Amino acid sequence: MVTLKQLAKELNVSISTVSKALNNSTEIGGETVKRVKELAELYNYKPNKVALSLKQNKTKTIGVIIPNILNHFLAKVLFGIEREATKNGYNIITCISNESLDKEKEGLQLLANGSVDGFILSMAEETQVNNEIDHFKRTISQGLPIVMFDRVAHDVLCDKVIVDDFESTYNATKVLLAENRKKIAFISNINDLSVGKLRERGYNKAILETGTMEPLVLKIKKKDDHPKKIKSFFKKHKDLDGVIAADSSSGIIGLNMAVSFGLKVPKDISVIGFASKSDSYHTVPRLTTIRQHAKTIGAKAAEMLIHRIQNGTPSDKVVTKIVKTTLISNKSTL
Amino acid sequence: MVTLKQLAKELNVSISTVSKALNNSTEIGGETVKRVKELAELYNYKPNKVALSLKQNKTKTIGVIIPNILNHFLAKVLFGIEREATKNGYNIITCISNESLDKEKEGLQLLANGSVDGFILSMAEETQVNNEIDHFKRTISQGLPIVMFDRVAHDVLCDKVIVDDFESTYNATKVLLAENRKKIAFISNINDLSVGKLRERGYNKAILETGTMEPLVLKIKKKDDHPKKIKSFFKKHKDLDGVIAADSSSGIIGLNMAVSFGLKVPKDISVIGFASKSDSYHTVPRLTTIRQHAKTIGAKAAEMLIHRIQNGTPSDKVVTKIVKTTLISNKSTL
DNA sequence: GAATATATGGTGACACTAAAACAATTAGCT
DNA sequence: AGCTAATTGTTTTAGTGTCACCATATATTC
Repeated sequence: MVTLKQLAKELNVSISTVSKALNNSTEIGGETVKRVKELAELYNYKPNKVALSLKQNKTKTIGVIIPNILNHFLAKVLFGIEREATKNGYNIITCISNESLDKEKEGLQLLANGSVDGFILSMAEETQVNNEIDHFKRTISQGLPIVMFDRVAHDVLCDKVIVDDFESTYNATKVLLAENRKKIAFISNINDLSVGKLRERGYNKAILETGTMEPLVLKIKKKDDHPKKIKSFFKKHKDLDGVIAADSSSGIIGLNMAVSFGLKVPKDISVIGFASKSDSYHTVPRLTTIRQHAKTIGAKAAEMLIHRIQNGTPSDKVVTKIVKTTLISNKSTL
Repeated sequence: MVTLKQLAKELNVSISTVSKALNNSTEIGGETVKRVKELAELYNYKPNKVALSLKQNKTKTIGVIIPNILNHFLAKVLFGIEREATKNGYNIITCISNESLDKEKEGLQLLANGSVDGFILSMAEETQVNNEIDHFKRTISQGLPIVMFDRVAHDVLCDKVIVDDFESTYNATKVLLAENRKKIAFISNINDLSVGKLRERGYNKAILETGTMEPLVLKIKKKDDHPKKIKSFFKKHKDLDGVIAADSSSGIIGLNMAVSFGLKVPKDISVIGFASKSDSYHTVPRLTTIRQHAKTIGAKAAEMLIHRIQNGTPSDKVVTKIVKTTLISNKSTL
């Protein structure tokens, strides 16, 4: 790692001459610029990022706090964030809260010391359950902007990117009703999350609007044996002819379980689930899915944060962007 | 963000007094220490990370370059890296190469300017296909250590963490042979990768050792319609009674496809695939899997890198750690 | 009164750049 | 020609936040 100082010494000029020459300042003579650039090239000089950050008081780095990177949706959002960030010359530092409030706080604390220019995050489950939001407010009041996505706290004044959770399940349920399905269940593995609750409500509304049907909901807890729960649910409700799944695993397992029970999909039963394209390949026939456009969400969040960082938008002027889901009809619905 | 200077001004003492007081130096009087600490607490003072990095010439940050974050295995390794890094007070900056050589180079370049103390990476597919390794060598010679995992370049002198790819498929194939399977296929979606080739060789060896059987390999390309390819493969080989899958998607799709063809698993056909626990839930019956212990791989890689950073191990003294796979027998084998 | 604690302050260095200062050359004008 | 004014090329200075190192000042002890 060569520094300006070393170059300057070797060239017998001052440090700032080297600096200016490399920054194409017109103040420096053509001959000198050439000499400097040649030597810099030779030594593969790169301005030290840390020194620049210190001087300019910005790091060109975004802190991302994600509850769980093994969740395909969240990973995809991260992908979107990374891409947009890179496009704008930003790096991302990732903390994984692992759904824990303490780890989330810790990550926030640890990076709010000059390491990053702002945060993009989705709340940990524990944070949502306890409805703890002080640490977010504190960070914002320290001057570090936050953009929340998907699992957001409405009481925190910051930019947000969310999904039309309520409408998406409402509409999906309507689709199954239009297929003349008579017993439609809602299966969820994410009922402690804000988004999970919204999705359930969308389903409920559509069901109750029929005036004749009753909601039928299976809530699966994290520690449950997922396939086992779904299996016994199917056994209990043999006349099930429709499933709305709030998460990709419930959708995939649900569909595969139906097939293994000898049901014909979509003749005997239709299944719709939140899932990505690659997830939809994991069932035969392919799962009809509600796509959340995770990459778009990530890109949008990054875009909003970077915009705020660079424009110094006042912290009380916040925006909430809704990225609409799309229903992709595959082979698990009529 | 309060600085030492601001605290010093408010307390009417010098900057170094504040610094020392906060660092519990014995040189400073008890009363002063108390006053300083109280004010620091009040303002939630945190030493500026950037300034510290500059001074100490180390960032306590690891650069991670990952080909694809949507790959469950790679995401899990990242999880392991993050956890181990955090445990040791390191942050991680993530770059996603998206299997592209150029992006990999770019990420390496972009962070090799003082942003990180070292790298953990898995090679992009394009990098492996073109066998380009100069950029790694250059980074190492710049004094930044690299630890490679999974997809490694044996010609680069650096620490490595790999899996016993060859043995794992060899052994898995042996398991199916022991079940007296007569027509065992190998399905792979990763044949351009070093690990994919090793896995195929392990299978080949076991098959050829029978003296009677011939290898039967289905190679799927990235752009192919994955389920379609597998479907026509099954149609062509109706007498298939065993499958070894080199990647999780091939395993899951393969098993589900067999079920949809009316085959009884594992009575008529056995399937073994590289997959994680959560992946194995995506089939009915549950997929017998080769587990790669991704988190362990990540943790080990981080541990090795941090050790090297902190101990300044000479760059020609490198270690390769093999994390052995485990065969988890579920319901898709006898 | 000298030696020794005890407490605090000042300086420099990390790598970098913006701004100001300073030479040295050139141009313009009487 | 001889002066100032402008231009050009370069260096100096300052400042980003932090801490190790060395210096200084005061109080205490014998």
